[in-house]
Amino acid sequence: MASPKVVQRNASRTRNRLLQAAIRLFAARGYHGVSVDEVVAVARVNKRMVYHYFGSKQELFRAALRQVYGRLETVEFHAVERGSSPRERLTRLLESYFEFLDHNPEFTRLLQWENLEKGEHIRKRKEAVLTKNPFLERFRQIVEGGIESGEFRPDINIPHLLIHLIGLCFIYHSNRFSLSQGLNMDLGDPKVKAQALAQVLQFVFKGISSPPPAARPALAVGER
Amino acid sequence: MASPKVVQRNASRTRNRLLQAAIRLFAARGYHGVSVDEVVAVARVNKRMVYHYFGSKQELFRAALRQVYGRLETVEFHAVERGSSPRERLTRLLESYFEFLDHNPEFTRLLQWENLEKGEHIRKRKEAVLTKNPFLERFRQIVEGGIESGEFRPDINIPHLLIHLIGLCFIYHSNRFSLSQGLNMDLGDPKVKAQALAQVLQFVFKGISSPPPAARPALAVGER
Amino acid sequence: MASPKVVQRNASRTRNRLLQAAIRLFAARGYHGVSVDEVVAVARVNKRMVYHYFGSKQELFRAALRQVYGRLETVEFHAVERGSSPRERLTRLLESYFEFLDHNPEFTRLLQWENLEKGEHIRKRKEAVLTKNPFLERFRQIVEGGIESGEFRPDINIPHLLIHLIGLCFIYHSNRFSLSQGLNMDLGDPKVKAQALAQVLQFVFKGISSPPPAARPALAVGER
Amino acid sequence: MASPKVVQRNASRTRNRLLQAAIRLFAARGYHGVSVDEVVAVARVNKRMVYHYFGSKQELFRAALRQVYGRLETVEFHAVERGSSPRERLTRLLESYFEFLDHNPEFTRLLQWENLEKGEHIRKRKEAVLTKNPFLERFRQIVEGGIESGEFRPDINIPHLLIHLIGLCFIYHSNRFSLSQGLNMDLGDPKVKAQALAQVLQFVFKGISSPPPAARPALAVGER
DNA sequence: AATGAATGAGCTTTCATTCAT
DNA sequence: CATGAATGAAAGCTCATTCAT
Repeated sequence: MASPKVVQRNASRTRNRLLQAAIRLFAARGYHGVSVDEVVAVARVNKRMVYHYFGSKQELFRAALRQVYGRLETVEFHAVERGSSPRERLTRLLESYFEFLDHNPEFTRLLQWENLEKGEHIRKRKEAVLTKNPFLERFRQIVEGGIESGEFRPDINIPHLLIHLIGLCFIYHSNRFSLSQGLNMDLGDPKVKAQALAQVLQFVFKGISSPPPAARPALAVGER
Repeated sequence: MASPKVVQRNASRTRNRLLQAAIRLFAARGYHGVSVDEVVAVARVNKRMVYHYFGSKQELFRAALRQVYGRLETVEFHAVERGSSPRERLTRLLESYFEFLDHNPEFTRLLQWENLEKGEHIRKRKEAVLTKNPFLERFRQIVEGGIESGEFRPDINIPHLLIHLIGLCFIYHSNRFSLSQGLNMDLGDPKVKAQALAQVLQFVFKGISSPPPAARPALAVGER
Repeated sequence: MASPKVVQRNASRTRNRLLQAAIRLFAARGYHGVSVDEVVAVARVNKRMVYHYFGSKQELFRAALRQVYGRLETVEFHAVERGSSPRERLTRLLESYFEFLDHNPEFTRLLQWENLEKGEHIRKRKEAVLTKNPFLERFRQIVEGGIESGEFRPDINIPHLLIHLIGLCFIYHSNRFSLSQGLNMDLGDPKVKAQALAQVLQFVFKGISSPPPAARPALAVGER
Repeated sequence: MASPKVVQRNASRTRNRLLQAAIRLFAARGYHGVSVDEVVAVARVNKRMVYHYFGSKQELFRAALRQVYGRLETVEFHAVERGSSPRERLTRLLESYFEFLDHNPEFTRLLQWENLEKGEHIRKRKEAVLTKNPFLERFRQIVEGGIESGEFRPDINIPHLLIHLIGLCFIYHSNRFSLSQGLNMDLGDPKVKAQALAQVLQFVFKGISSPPPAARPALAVGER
């Protein structure tokens, strides 16, 4: 017996198939590298449906972007909050982010396409994707907590630190191809990945931890 | 009667106009975002010339890539070599790299397009762009020198460190748009740029400098 | 439970909305210039309803044509019949026609689209729109009456005269755009319209009135 | 041996084939009734050439319009000028116009399509087609000459008279279909055409001739 | 009676490339 | 060396119509 749900399910299934195909293809080859015909071929849906549900190729792209960006918000932060110290919490936050990037290559790639096209697809709708970034707030809280507790250096420039962290995590995923080739390493290898994360964490905490009280003078910051 | 020189000059001028137009456009919009018609319109050259000089759109793209990548090799490293200590030399190397990225957005962008397209355009010709990267060798020498002299920590993983440095510098230029928007900062502002570089340097040297002798025992050296 | 009346009323309201939208749009842009989507958008009705009520776009067009052509029959001719002389009656008939064209641009336009498309939409159904033209019969009667009474010239070729009259009235409305532009006059201006009608009447009666028997300077122009 | 003309000839032949096909088809079915595919099929030319030579379908339409409108200017007026009296000259002018319309149905039809589409295609380029109308000036001269010589009534409103004449001639050609059907006449028959022209002339001169001074019954119409 | 989903053919236009000179 | 004409394939999108409910 056909419940009204069936209708809706069919409708949204078509829409969903299109969206998933779009995410896959746009992430792989960018906006200009994908044709609507390819999207509907992958989605196995009539071409007309793109215009029925999304209005245009551009809007389909934006919908794909939104969907993927939205995934950031679904990340579980319980582990982060359960950390017993700022250092531990920051470690878990970075682990979460690194892992998120690793498990969501579509996010990384779409974000890059979007950056290269200077936000052409997003800007129009003023959808501040990153301002809603849940990492941002948590990050700020953790770092400020660490500074208050004396665990982190008090002269940390928080926005720049955030950029550093993003850069340290992002570069592994965004430039994987040229780095692997240029350095003769396989950045896709899980062992290398684990090592990379460990290196990042070590590097970061050396950079932000307060110096040991006793021997501080040698560390003298700010010279030249 | 035109001397052969003139002809040659005209010929290479046509070729050059095409190349410059290609660099500009491909950097701005990527391979698929640019049509041959646009290139010849900007170069104000007959379309046939693309095929005469380069054979195909792909080859034109590769030529653009090569030309821009080659710019890395033209960077002057005298300043780097004249540094009186590993730390100073590394500082100057990073400054050079950061400045290079800043002055050559076309390099940054083409490298990203290339990464996103997974080296499709480069791979075929096995042109290992980054292996020729002059930074790489110099970097290794400097860091190894610093370790030997005891200035840098001996447990540094050199390839990962290099990735960190690249990430720290690259992220400012590659994700300028989304970071500016997400953090409400203007990363294009020269002051912010200078601050960014200073932060990166400070951050790096905290991460790689040897700990002060007093508190050293805990860190047990000796590997490598 | 809705009473049948309500249903019917809603039903015919939907049909009517479609018809009005179709008249408006087809008159404005012709059969090929209008899409079914546009019609249903203007009518704010589900697209399926076009096929429910009319069967096809063609039939919708024909229905629009019929509805608008039918307006000719609703014109009031009392004034015409009460005219006390053939000349007066013909004057009133032309006034009615001129005014009808002026108040029913959709009629004028649809008739023209139809003529240009060579009756493609009408021919199939052998709907002789103009043979039912109520003007035609009345016109014939009036002119024949005038000839019998000696008021009008006996050598009038009635069909050609009718064509003349139609041409004189029609051209103002059908070629308003190009005439206005070419003659630098605004044929939409009410004053110009009134003048036009007066000129037409004057012109017509000079053409069809019987010549003065010997010296009938009384032919005096301009009497009402 | 290949003269440079050959190249040009081939080029302009393609362009010309497109233009002729466009005139034929657009005149027959209007802008929206014709597809680019049809035009190139008739012209037996590659579709791309439309965009090479004209840029768009709209521009092709405009080019067709211009070409056909331009034909008015090629009409020979020697006969008109050789007329020995205003009446004779006006007769010949009307004959020329009537014949022109008859021999250039494409002109008549394109003018109508253009009027129906409210000059959408022409307005943008401010091409005052009708202001260059060579009939307009000649007409004015002839009528003014006739008024001066006392042959024509002095109270003639020249622009309105021109509209009348255009209407009288135009209606035969523009509404041929609906008139033929409504009046049960074949307006395409050469005999009917000749009769129509004669009727128009007779009608016009009755309308504009000066009345007999006192007793000029001779002017009397009597023909028949 | 009314709806929104779905369709395949066709629309105007652009693509990278080659031909003829 | 350089040009403009020419091409077939494919691009993004719209068409009138039908299906399933």
